[in-house]
Amino acid sequence: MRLSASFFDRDDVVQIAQDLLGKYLCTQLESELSVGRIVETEAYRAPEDRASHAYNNRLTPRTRTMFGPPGRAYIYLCYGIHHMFNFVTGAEGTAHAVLLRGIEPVEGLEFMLKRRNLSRLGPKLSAGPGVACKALGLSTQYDGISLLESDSVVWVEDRGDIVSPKDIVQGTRVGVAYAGEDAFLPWRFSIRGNLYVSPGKGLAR
DNA sequence: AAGAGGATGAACT
DNA sequence: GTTCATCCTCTTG
Repeated sequence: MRLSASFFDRDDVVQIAQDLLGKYLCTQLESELSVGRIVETEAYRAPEDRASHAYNNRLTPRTRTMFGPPGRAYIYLCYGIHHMFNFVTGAEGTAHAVLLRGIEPVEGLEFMLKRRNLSRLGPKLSAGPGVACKALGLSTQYDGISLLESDSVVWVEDRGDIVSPKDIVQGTRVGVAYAGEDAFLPWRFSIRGNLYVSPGKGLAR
């Protein structure tokens, strides 16, 4: 079943990042259904989190989506090349978000492989925020799209997977060295041992 | 108006 | 391990 507003409309974005593990992110774009099991996430908590684009409630054209209602996609361009997908969470006005960092391909493998220009399955397909986004066909053109409507072309499903806390690896977020002390917050989560967890290393103390 | 830098990934050596 | 592609966003002036 599809996740509804109540799942995203919670203040504890760090908990939501964990709860998203084992859920299924689905896209139906140009009649091509693609489904990936979420295996890696990171939480970004505005306004206090210096790693967040919305640190100190910085409201700009780019970050606007994060201040909107929960259950939408915040998608931005990174390094001029890579599109990054986030789940907007928390009440409208709070700019919390969860970054998607890795999916295990489940359905529509042929579409994902085609989008990535690959012929075989493996981590290169969708382990990493940029490549996971690309595999699912997502880009900044979908920034702000709702995941909650019955006719949404991007949505999240709970297929009954139970991810035990002991199977969740917790670590520091990747690529946020600019965030000072907040770079050490243990807000990266992944499913232990999964092939589609990105190799990126967070900072160690 | 200009410049710096980024929630990365791929292709190198 | 290193380099660099590539462009948008934000800050500063």
